[in-house]
Amino acid sequence: MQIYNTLSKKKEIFQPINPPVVTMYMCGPTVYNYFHIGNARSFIMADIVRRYLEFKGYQLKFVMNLTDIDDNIIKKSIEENKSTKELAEFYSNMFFEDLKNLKIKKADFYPKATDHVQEMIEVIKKLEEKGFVYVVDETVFYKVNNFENYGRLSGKNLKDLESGVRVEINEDKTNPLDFVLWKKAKENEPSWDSPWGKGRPGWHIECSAMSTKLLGESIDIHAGGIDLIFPHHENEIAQSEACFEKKFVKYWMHFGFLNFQNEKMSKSLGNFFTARDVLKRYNAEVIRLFFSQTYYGGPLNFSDELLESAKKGYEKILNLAIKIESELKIQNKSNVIPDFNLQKYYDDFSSVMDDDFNTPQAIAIIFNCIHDANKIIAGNQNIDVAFYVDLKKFLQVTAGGVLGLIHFDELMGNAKVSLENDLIQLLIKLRNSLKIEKNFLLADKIREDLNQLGIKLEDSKTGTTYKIK
RNA sequence: GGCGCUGUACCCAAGUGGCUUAAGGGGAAGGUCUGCAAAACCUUUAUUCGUCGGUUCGAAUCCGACCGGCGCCUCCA
Repeated sequence: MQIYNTLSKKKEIFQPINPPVVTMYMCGPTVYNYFHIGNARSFIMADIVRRYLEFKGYQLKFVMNLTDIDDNIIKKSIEENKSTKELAEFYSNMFFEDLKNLKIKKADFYPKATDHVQEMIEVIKKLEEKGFVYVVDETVFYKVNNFENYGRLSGKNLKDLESGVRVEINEDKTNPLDFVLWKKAKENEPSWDSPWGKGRPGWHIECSAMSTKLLGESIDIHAGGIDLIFPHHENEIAQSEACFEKKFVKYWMHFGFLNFQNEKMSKSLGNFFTARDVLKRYNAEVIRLFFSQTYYGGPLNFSDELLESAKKGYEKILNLAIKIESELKIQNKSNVIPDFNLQKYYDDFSSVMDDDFNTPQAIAIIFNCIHDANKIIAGNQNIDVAFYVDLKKFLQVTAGGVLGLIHFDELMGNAKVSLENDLIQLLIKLRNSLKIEKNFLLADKIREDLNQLGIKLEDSKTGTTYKIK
């Protein structure tokens, strides 16, 4: 399989360092806020990458960090009159809740920056020994000029960068591009002891320290949003490779922005919707389908119209899934076993996903399969249950397991023992008697009233099914 | 100023030299089925890929110019 590598700006054959193990690190959130739907795009696409690699048989070691100390957290903790720890814990919990609701699989580790300060200090000490740092008033800076590959990831060279006017002027820096490894504590700020005095780590150092600790000095995949390429990931490379003298990351993956009205959705612009708000209106599967219909690396616009269209697409998958479940309940045995070669869809799915996770094509293949299956269902009566068993398996593995677009175990009416289900079944029976009596007026009223409650009845030759909107 | 991305039907979007006179989803129009709906099925909806040139036997795909849109260079997924 191939992965587009930001470092080479090319698709490269994927060869993990120690197969079948694959080490993957994803830059997680700074926990001072609910994350927005644009952040969710990165988390979901990384989740799909991870799931697909597992589908391919790799043993993933997947780490996502939590930045629980930084300027934003300190600022907000003062505003809200809480400790930084309290604040970070609250938003960490919210983060996990949102991930769960987006049906994102758990990482193997979620290291927190504040639990790894000692590891970070060790890295900085090594950098100091190797002559990559200078200290000004208890603040430690990384000397960018001493790292020869600086700028390679972002395709910049030091000269171009220096001519950039927007770099913050800091009199303590010898070069404006030098960045902070260790920051001297101000009054009343949370701080840790270090060889340079009381302070706290700079932003970039945590990823270098924690990824090394949990995954080793060289890892296979490092992922994050496209805006992290510079300076964050550039600086991570500078730190790690100067410190350990090994290639830090083999494949760099970056996720494109989610735009709103053609503009990057971002916290600073304020043009964002939190993932949890969007989840109130659209379920995880719809959101995941929406994201998967576009290549992960490019931009994507966010709007209700587009989500509505994804929702319709999701319902197409859902309708077939419901049909499958109802057939599996009936367990029809017959000699009508259609000639339906699912292997072709499996092969196509793998081959497009192998090509740098081409989820839009993968989805096209799933929809082709759904269409072909529906065609067979429409054209044959009395199909043997074996057909549905195989079809379910295909959808479960591809649309479900890899893309997270359908969850059979959560389908409504799936023999769930609940009062709600029993009541709906009762109304369906009642309505069917009315239909036999040709009392369509009342039958339609039941259907319409249930529809008002968000319960949609659908009649078919094999009976009446319902789904909840 | 530097670096980079992008422009495909009514909307979203894949395809990046011949398999494509261009996937898939949504929308729209007509039809089948149905008591009626819904779902599903069938048919139709880009000889064309921002514009203009060039390379090639052959281009949406390569090259050049031009015109739009966006991003990074500052915290951000």
